[in-house]
Amino acid sequence: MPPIPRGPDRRTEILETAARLFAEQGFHATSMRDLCAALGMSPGNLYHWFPSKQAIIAAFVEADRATTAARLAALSTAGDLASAAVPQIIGYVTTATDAEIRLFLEIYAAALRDPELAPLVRTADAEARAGLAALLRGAGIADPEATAVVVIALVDGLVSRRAIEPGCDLAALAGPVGAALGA
Amino acid sequence: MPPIPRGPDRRTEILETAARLFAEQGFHATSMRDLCAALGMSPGNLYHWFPSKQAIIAAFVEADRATTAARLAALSTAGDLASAAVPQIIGYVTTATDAEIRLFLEIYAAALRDPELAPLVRTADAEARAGLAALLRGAGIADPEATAVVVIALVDGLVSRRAIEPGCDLAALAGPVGAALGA
DNA sequence: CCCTTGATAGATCGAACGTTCTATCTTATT
DNA sequence: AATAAGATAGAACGTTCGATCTATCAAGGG
Repeated sequence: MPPIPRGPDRRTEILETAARLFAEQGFHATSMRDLCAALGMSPGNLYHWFPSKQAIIAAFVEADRATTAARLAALSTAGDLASAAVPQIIGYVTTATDAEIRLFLEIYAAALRDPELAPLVRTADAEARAGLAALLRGAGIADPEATAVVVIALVDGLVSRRAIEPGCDLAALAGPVGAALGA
Repeated sequence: MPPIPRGPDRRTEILETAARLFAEQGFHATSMRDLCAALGMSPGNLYHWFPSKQAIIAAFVEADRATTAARLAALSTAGDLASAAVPQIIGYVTTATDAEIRLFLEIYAAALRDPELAPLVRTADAEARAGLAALLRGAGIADPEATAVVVIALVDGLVSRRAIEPGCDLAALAGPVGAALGA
């Protein structure tokens, strides 16, 4: 019988190191050799755990999908949606590290170009949009689908803002963001 | 004496072809050889006109800066800012072709990674933000700087939306976008 | 005590990359 | 016609990439 897989899964370890390197240097600028070096691992071994570089990104997209679903779930248990949403949004775009922000952009730029990855991203996005729209409909907001798109656009735009201007103070935006969300 | 440069500048021709290829296939996926082939030009000649691939992107960033400045100028001559801004924004993100949208994202993702290009992008962004904030202040809007950031974030987010969901109908968002902008 | 099987190593592959080099061609001026 | 200089060509360079291949190592089960 095969040996029981050890504690901290090797795949998880690879994913975490890859996330760090991709965020620091960018996806294209990080070679599989760089990743091997950072892991103290041979290329043969790395390819034993992930069949391709693409597969590593796919794992990230899936992880992000799960995170977004959790965030929406947290929002759905909140009492007043509009007042809960603004801190949630600001909190999200503020708490994430610069490296995470860059990783997010890197991944989506790379994934949208890739014919195999793009469907994953689009599915995750459609899921998030539908989830948010359901929430908005429950809160009695008119045209929940369109509003969901605008809210998501605003969040994506704020993430881009962090990328363009890493030091910016997004907490100061709570006022206008709240106004934009009709809170 | 050097020969007079011919009609449609060779640099412009290169830039236009590069824009098309970068938008279609992505910046990283478009090699200088691809660009040469599309232009019917040798590598030696291409490098005669642009010293590097990076220099081609720099030219795009500069062009985008000029376009944004023109857009802001158009907005400043409009009567009521809030009512003029929504069609302008929707018009922008709707009129641009999918290829242009992708090119926009490609360029900024690539430029923000590049230590020589990033300052160009940040300067262009700061200029746009300042210009918009001045407009908003003139319109008597409270906290014009923060509002400018939110508006720009919304525009960037809508552009991202087009990239994620190419067929989406952004015109249908005029309502929520107007609401977000307090119009 | 082999024997199977997963984990690991490291050399290596072929392709593609951005760029450079040298040579030739074209054209305007003299 | 001679010249000078920009425009163009095309081969070649050195590097790096993602991926593969073969071989060895470690550990349980029989």
